[in-house]
Amino acid sequence: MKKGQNICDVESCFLCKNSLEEWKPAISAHKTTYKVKKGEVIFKEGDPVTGIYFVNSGCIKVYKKWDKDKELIVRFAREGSLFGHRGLGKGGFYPISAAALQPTVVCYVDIAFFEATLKVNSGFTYQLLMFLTEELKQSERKMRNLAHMPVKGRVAEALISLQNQFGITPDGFINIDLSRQDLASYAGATYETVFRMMNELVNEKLIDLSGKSIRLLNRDELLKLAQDIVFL
Amino acid sequence: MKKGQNICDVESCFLCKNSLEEWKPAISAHKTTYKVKKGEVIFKEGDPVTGIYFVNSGCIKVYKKWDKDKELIVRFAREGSLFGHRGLGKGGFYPISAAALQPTVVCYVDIAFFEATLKVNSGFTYQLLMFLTEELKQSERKMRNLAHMPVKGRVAEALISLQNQFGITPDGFINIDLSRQDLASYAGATYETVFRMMNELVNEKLIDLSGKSIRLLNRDELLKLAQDIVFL
DNA sequence: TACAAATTGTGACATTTATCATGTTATTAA
DNA sequence: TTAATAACATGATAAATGTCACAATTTGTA
Repeated sequence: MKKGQNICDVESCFLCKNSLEEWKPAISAHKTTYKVKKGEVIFKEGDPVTGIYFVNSGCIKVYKKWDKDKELIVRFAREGSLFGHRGLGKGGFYPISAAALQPTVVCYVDIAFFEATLKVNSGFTYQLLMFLTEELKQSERKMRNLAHMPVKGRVAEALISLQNQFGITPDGFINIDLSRQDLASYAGATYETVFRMMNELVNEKLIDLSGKSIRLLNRDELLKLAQDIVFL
Repeated sequence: MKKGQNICDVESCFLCKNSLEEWKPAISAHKTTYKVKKGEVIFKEGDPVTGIYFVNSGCIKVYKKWDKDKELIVRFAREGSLFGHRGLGKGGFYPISAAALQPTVVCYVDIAFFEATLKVNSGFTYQLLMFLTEELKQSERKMRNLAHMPVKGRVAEALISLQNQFGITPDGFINIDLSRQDLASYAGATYETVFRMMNELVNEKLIDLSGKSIRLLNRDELLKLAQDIVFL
């Protein structure tokens, strides 16, 4: 989607910039880069933690399962994003699953080396700390929304959040190819309910659909639905 | 409730042990200790971040508001726990509120000093990172539960979680004095619904009530309701 | 290409959960 | 102590959301 060059690798990842300069050679020696197909699961909840991943190109979803055919998408990781870091700390098992939404190239650093890096490179640790703080804020915001905000508002927020994360194509559609089921899992509701809410949003001229592509027509009204002005 | 002595202060806080030894004098010079009354709000969502807090004695709830008379309790902080650290990072505003559930003594370290400490003391930063990772895991677990688990299961899980956090009195009741409204806010449902679920649990002999005290009679069955064996 | 499988669209219906109303019982403050 | 206020209890009802069933369409693949 971008200009065909790797704008992100572990070494150039936004998180690591400035912090891993002197670490580059060591990282390169410890990383493994490989491709995953669309739909392929990289690791599952309960799998023993083996390493931390970076998205080189493509996109993956981080999710938690419920009941075999229900899930909640916790976040997406795009080019330049870290994932699998929830495997840090106690337990030794990933608490979430990760699967590719597109053909994706990931790069992998084994956990022992990653933790060793953290212990030594305090600038990096500090940046990771800030990153986790932001994730925690997002997560708790979403928690409250799941508890109290109606599905329509959650769909509105999910759409805005997707646009913020993935941007838009030249003709104004959100620049990600997501199944309706995944959209529902991201909003934390069933496919059918989300489908109805999308219809309502279309009737209210807040969004516009073309195939599975979605275009936001009235961001302000959508934000009002999400009842929160200060956000992302 | 404990034996009348301060078993935790910033200097002896579980988080800081081993990491802040050499930092003690500086911390002492920068901390302020004060009392808050039951029900008193320490800071609110949207307040500018001024510092990080530790619970010296007592208990506080960390929550997010919705709609003036609804809220979701995100976590509790007891003796020895840190709170207000969601104020770290971008924004400069607390994303959550904190209020005392009991007469509580908190101790406060201003944010600039705290951040300076983080930048210098990498052992402490590392431990805080691990702490945040655990919080994130908890948070995402709860997120999924709010999205998919029925209220009854959430109540069951909330009760088990409370018992794990606060322990039991000699006669077996969960050692915290929480209003039913707060319990509902913790489970992420309305007072009335939680009330009904509690009645069901009583009828099923899974719990036992005495005033506002709650005793778990069948932890295993409650865990089954929460449909997750691997947990806290 | 052609078939199977997955995804999407849509209505009818069931269930869960929230809302409202109202009475009762504690707690707090004067 | 008493009045006032907040917390608790509980049923009736409404609204939101999920479940089920099934057709249409798209996608992946043999």
